[in-house]
Amino acid sequence: MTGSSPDRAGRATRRKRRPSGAVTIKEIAALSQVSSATVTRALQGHPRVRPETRARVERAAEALGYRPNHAARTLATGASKTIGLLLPSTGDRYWGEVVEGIEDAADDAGYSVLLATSHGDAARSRRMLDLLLSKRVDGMVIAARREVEEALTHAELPVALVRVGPDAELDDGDVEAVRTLPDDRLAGWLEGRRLGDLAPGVIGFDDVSAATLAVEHLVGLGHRRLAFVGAGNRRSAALRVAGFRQSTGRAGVESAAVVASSDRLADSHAAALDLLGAPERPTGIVAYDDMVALGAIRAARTLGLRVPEQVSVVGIDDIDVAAFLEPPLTTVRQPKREIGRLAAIALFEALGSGTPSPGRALRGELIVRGSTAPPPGHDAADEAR
Amino acid sequence: MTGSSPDRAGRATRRKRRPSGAVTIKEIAALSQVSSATVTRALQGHPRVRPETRARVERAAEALGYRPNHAARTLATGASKTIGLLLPSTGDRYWGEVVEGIEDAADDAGYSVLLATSHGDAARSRRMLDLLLSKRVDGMVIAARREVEEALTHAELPVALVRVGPDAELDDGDVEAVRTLPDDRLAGWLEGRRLGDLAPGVIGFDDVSAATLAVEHLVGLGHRRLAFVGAGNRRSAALRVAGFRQSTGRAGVESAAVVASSDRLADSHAAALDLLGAPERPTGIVAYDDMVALGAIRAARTLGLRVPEQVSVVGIDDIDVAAFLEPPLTTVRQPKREIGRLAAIALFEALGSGTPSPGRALRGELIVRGSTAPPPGHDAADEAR
DNA sequence: CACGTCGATGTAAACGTTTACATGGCTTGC
DNA sequence: GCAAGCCATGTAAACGTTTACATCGACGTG
Repeated sequence: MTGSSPDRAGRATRRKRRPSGAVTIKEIAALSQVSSATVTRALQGHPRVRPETRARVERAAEALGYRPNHAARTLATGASKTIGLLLPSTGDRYWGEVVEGIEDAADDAGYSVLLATSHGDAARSRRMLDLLLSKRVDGMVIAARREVEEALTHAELPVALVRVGPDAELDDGDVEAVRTLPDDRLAGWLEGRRLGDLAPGVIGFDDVSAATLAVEHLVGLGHRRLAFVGAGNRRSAALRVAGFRQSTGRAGVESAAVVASSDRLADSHAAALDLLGAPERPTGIVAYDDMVALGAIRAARTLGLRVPEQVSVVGIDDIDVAAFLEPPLTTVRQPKREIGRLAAIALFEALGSGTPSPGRALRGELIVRGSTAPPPGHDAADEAR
Repeated sequence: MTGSSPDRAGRATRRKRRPSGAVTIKEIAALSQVSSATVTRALQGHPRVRPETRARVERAAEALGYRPNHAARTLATGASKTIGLLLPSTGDRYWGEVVEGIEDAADDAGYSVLLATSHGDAARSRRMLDLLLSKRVDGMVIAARREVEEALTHAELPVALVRVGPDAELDDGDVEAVRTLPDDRLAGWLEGRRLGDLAPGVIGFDDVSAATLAVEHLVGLGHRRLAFVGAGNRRSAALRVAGFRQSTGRAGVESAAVVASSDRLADSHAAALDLLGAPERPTGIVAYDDMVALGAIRAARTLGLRVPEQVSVVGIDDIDVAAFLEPPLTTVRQPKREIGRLAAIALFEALGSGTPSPGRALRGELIVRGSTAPPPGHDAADEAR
């Protein structure tokens, strides 16, 4: 205040632009007596910078508390180091873990994750896609065929497709067709499906082998009459039914009923009631997933049948409480976190090389707990031969 | 090729910069015969643009498939329209739903969500914080005291703090202290804690009233001997214990045992075994959360006690399978999605007004299912008086 | 010793927006 | 009929980086 002329003061307030307040490379440049270009080079680890200069710049950056402005960098380089995630939801037990896997892999690769959920709504899904593209994500991991195709055609953006659990696809399943397909055409149908699942950039769960694992476990215990209780008309359901039919056929199991139901517990409960109330009831049930398995167990109880002594039940998924249920649930674990990781890794490979990496269907792992046992009247010695 | 001179060809290839390939406002400007400034104004809905001009611009933008470059906008305006989310994890059943609530609210407000998980690791947490700041998020929703304080002191950034379930705070609980606190000092302790929970920008679950709801439900059914089975030395556990003690005291319930345990199922199972094996066993148990409740139910079964006929159990949380357990679990629901929504809304209010909005502790909702009933030998008529 | 080379650094343009200020043309009030 | 003012639009700077190209000195070679 003391000696400043009115003119000076007037000019000083005539700031052109709102200042962001953050430290920029110019300030580092000034403090360390180099140009801003050298600051960039020093901080980026460019080889042709004198070690002594680099040290000086780094010290200045540290002292000023410099934090690079990522928006500016994105603008200059064209790469945002951010990937988009477009999923039906993030809150349920399926996607949450997948998200974690993706986020982990992204972090390892130096990328951030921008989140968007579609809630299964096509319009919202398109809006979110636009938003992510607008934010200039370098690539995307998404989870629904429609959206993929749009992303791939409208934008030239690397994409990985992740396919897990019941939400993966809402309506392109074909459960009824698979249920009634003649045995001799089953293998062909499966072959065609598998190829689709292994398209480049598609990482998913191997639904077919999951059902197979469940069947083989029950057959190994001595069961000879099995049934599958399904849920919804989803692609994953169709594949599990196909796996069930194929493996029961291979094992020569007497009769293999397949009961479709919606994914509501009440519905699967009712379906299982029908199934278990029949005179020639199955001794083993493969459920579409753990929730359906819960419905089946409850149905058995309703009918006064004990699990696993009279009826064995295998789920698919391994939800977090599976081990704590009564009885603890035997199930085929979906490696959700791993699927997320691999999807992200596939994306980063595509980002690096420009060509999408091959798809993979990850096999589940059978986890034997307390809901399965040899069928009633089965002598363990029979099994040994 | 036909008529171009070598010079021309040479010059043509001398592109200065990698082209991003995307449509920019300049191209729209050219097509619609206006300047780029007018394009911006037209697209932003600026009032002083002739409707006819606006229409022309919009048509051009549409025709070219324009998608604004968000990085450039962020650089120019200083606002990224993105918020950061820093949570311990996103995959478990607690945080997943909270994330959904946050994402919903963010979408409504026109913001995107950048995801980061700390896995409870302080170093990673700091790194993620730096990353989010570097990406110039406009604000953050975070979930752990340490990180908040850092964010608030180092950066001048609006922050909302969300506090839910067991992961909210790892180690600043004080269960043992609350367990042994003299009755007359309980109210004072609670008062102090509550104030902290209601600090500006803090949205959380009302642990105290959740325990109270559970106790009142059991007392209402006629129970006179209650116990609390806790898990871990967490802040939330301490608060629930305090709520339990306060409400049992108020109801004049005979003896109110409090058993602490870790959060592992085996541990809570063991603790409940001790409790229920004693001669003067409680007839009603309030569990720290639904998983602990599961452990308690299993313990009762182990001892040959039937739930709810001989022992009632109330959980807290309402996990997704709670309704499908055997018996269906009576519990106090945590409004996780709502907590997420409100946290995000609090953040946006702070972003708008500059002052953080007041904190809130959301009350849970008692959901009565099958794991609670009047105590053995209790006549329903007794209750009526 | 002159010349080409290479290594370290500086200069300035470019990325795609937004926005303060400038500039005309048209209305309006006298 | 003319000045004042407003309205629609244009001009150009600014946001904070990166990077192609220029520069400048030191060094080795013939």
